Amino acid sequence: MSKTPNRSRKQRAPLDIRSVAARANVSIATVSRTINRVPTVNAKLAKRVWTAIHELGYVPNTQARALGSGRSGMLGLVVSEITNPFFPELIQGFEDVAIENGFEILISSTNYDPKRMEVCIRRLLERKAEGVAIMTFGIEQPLFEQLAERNIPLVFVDAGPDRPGVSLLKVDYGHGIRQGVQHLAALGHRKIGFISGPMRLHSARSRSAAFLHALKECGIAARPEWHVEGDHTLEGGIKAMEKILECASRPSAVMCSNDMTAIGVLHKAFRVGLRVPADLSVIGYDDIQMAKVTIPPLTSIQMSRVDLAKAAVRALKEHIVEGGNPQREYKIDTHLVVRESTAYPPGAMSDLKSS
Amino acid sequence: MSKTPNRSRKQRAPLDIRSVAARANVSIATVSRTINRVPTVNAKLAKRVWTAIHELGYVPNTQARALGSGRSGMLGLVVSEITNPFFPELIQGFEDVAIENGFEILISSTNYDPKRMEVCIRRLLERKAEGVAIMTFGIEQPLFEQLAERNIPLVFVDAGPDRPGVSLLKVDYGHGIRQGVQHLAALGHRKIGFISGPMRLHSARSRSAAFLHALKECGIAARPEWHVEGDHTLEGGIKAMEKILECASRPSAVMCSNDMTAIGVLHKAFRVGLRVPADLSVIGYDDIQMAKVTIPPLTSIQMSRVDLAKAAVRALKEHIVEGGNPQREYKIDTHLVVRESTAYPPGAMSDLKSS
DNA sequence: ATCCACAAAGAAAACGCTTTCTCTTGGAGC
DNA sequence: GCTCCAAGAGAAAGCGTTTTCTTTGTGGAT
Repeated sequence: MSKTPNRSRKQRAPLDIRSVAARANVSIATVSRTINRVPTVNAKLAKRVWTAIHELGYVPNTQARALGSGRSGMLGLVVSEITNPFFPELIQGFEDVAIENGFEILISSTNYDPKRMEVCIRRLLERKAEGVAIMTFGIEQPLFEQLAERNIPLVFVDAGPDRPGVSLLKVDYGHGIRQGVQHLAALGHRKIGFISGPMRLHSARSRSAAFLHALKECGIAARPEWHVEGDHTLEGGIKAMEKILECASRPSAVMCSNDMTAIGVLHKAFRVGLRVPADLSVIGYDDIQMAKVTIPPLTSIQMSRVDLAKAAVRALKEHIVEGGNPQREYKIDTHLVVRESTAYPPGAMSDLKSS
Repeated sequence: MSKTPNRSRKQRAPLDIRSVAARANVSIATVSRTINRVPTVNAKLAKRVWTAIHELGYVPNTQARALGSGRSGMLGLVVSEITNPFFPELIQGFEDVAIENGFEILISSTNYDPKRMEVCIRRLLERKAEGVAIMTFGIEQPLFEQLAERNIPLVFVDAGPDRPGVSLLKVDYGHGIRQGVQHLAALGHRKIGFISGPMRLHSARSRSAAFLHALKECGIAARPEWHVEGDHTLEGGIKAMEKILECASRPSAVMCSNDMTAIGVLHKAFRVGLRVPADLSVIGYDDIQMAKVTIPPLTSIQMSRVDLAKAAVRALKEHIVEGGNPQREYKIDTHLVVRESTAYPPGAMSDLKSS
């Protein structure tokens, strides 16, 4: 090992704002103002600056910009699991909306792992995110106290710490789920199972509760052995379905807390030779893209990723630019999308089935 | 609108390295050295510094760090489409490996859109990414010249500009695809269709060529009308399958350039009442998680996301830390994973089918 | 005991911008 | 023709680090 420092400053021409200034024969202040479209710069000078910028191929340094201005221009987005298709769809929407509003995004996937989550939060802090959307659907909020304490605008889904500057995206699980249960009830189902998400997730508890509530509304008795906990993954769906199949008396329909679970259920049903929807009706939740092409196409409850993304960015932006700590709530609604994984229960008037 | 500037510096205590220094009664240089684990700091002082850091809840500012050190510590990852499950899986792997190696990642999804791609590149430039992995599988390379010109270490899949500092991940499409074709041939298929990806993608062309080559090796004639171009999406798979179904004579097996396409094919087959694998065998490519649970589970050619991610980060890191411009190549291999979407062609010895 | 080399800590100079402050101009008003 | 003011451009002071350069102190060799 030589003593040479392994870092070589100025490996090439500096290509900074100074070189642009020199070439355009103006001060660096003018270059900065031009780039930031400050209206007071003379049009002629501005043109000269832009020319210089293009000729030199100059690109401003974001880090320096952030440092100088005190604004990072970044919004954090924390999701639970990037490999669950729901989230990439959400990320895409969030990114689009964020960019429209002049922000860039910083994605963090927690994988339901508290350790990873800590790393994520640290990263958001270190990078000075101006606002953070926590779309993990209810994972341990206390971890996010650090962000709240530092007065970073936050948006949670469903529930979050009750603090100024923390807004909420209230998802109306009730509506979609009621529609789902009513749909099943209308078809004649009285034996309806439910596979929840991990019960430590707020959203999973909400969905579960909404299901029970809807069941009662329809005058259908809940059967605890048909109400099993999943984990929002394919494998979780399969395992949960196995549990349900072990019951002496089986439900004629199963509602799932998300589509991945439902796809697992579809798979397990296929494995044991149960035909969907003839022998078993299945309803998913989220309405991911894949739901359109499962076999059979999945009846699912849609929660719009775009709405979620729009509301989140909007909430954050309001906090950031308007200042103040609104602590608002935004409603996100959900509704049933009927496809082909639901039908009359076995035996009941199956000959009436049309189309 | 008041004349008050909408930016308020120092809204709280500064909580910078200076306050830590003051509290620990050392200079800021010592704090910096402590944080960066420079071995020359006295253990006693270091402890004092750490205490101060924790008591204050100090978090260093990444932007300032990057500016001061000239190292951003960020690796760019450009993917084509975040909503295609292959990519989130890849991202996850890449992130894990990158973090292990002390880097953070900056994700950009291009959506096959040149305009977006330009934005992505600009962002990477502005944020001073120290290296970029371009995992778009062959989209227009010229766009990345900007990065290459600035001497940023680059990794491409399959093919990239022939320049110092640009490494390649050579995927051995041939092997997996040959296995796939041989598998079909062994089952007795002689009529094999192929749905490619968008032909402007290098990887799509390679897979297509590899398929044709393997066909020839097996002494099977290629039928142009069974060789149709898809776009690596679900809908693309459905449409491509429709085209194939229009053919007067239909293939008994279809190989797809990726799993999403294959899932589309499965769906279309279901729609028209073709049973897979009894009436039609289907092979996918990528072996995404979902392949395990399609109905039937999809025989697919696996290309390891983890291998890809590891090789990419390794290549980048070698460029960055070792300096020099290696221009290396890394082999990524692929192999067939047999599941249940492939079987004897219809009519041929179907009674021999075991298990 | 004196000097020197060396280790460890502090002072200060970057890093590449933004933004405040200051200065120069040119024109309106008298 | 002179003053005053506003507009536009430049100078310079940060922003929060890292890293070089200095300084200070310590132990060993002479």
